[in-house]
Amino acid sequence: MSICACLAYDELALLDALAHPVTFGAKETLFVQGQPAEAVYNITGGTVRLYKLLPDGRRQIVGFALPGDFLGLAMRDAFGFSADAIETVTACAFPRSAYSALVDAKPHLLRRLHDYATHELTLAHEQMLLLGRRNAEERLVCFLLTMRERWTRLGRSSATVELPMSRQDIADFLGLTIETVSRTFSKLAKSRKILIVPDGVRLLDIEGMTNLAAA
Amino acid sequence: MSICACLAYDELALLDALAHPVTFGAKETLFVQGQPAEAVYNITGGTVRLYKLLPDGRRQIVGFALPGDFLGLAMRDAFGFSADAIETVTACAFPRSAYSALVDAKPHLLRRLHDYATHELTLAHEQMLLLGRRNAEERLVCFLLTMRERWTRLGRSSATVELPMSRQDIADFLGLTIETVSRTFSKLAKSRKILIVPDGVRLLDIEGMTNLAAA
DNA sequence: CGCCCGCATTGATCCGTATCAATTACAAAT
DNA sequence: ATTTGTAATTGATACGGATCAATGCGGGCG
Repeated sequence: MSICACLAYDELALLDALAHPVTFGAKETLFVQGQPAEAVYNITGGTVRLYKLLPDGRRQIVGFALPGDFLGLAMRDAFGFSADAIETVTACAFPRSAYSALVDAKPHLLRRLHDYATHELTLAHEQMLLLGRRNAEERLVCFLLTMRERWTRLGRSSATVELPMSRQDIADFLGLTIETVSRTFSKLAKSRKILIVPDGVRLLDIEGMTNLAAA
Repeated sequence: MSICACLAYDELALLDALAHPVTFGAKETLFVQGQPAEAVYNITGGTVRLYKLLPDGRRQIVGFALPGDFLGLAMRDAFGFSADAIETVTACAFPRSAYSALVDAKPHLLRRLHDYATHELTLAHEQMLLLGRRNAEERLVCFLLTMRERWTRLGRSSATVELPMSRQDIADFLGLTIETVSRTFSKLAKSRKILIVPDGVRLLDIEGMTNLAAA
């Protein structure tokens, strides 16, 4: 799904000319919901959490952005969610005006972005099913399998799934509390489906977990 | 958000040439999840429910499509969800190949479609927040206010909100059971926030409901 | 080395929604 | 008019996950 993969060399050069590299330290904010969207980001390193807040403090994480992911496509004027770095994050920032002009000038880049947005929408539908109809164990298993696939696609180890985000982040992504997430991790570990390791888990019974996720 | 609003007359004519009108009776299926996506639809009348199923029968409705809405954008090859008509539905169907060619030929139509997809993604994020973090009453109130706004935007009466879908459909959209939805309707009626009428509700305390939805 | 301090785990109890079970309300069919 | 079928409402109870509370664990720092 990489946007850049479809671009010719001269177009890549154009993109490079527009982009400027940025770095955010752990817990630093990339942007907050409602703020005018002045840039689009392509993550090149680290993990970002994307979330919406209710006035009373309830939080829903709508996604985690990993290297290769785009941020800031899904808004016209203002950001629809907040984003902050979980670990140190590097990214390419494109000023919105330049980005917009480039997109208008390069239809097949737009086509690529549209396909990307469409893919995101499909993932969002899957997450609605998870949040509306799955129980705690199914939610966590789906999450772990999805993260495994994403890291694999990025060429990282697949034996152990890295989890740079906190338990609280996972809870807010899955619509659960931190205690329920912790208990469910323990339950999966006790039934030998996973092994909890520092900063991640090792999946011991992928078939069993896949069945759980499907059913 | 109508796609067609941005098209010049000659382009509208092009679209017309590609489209053929179709009708679906109540409860008829437009397409099912996994089936190869051979067409794109623009709804012109009636209401469609879009949903995903788990193997054990649990259902999550990911959206209701009203007149003006597009279906079939969010997939490359196969439909990512199923769709069926709630009441009699009329639509324009575009063969996928012709649609694809037109999009490639008309960049600003593509731009429009991309904006539409992006808007859908924003709605999906809002729905994640609802499913992950809101209680039953908040969910129903949000739903009613959203439906009110959508009908209003379509130029229909705003005093009474039409609800063509069943209680079960509403439950499966909000991640609740039919009993909880029914009880919550009764609760809102008892507290004089709504008046339940045949095939819809009248909103009596929009301010109070808006506060509930915000908090 | 030992003391925090934030995060994670585990336990006990509570509560909101699910589940199970009638009952009611219509509308269509006979 | 009576039957039948489907959707909605209402009530009683159960249960999964939330909440409240305590303990454990590891890392940084004095």
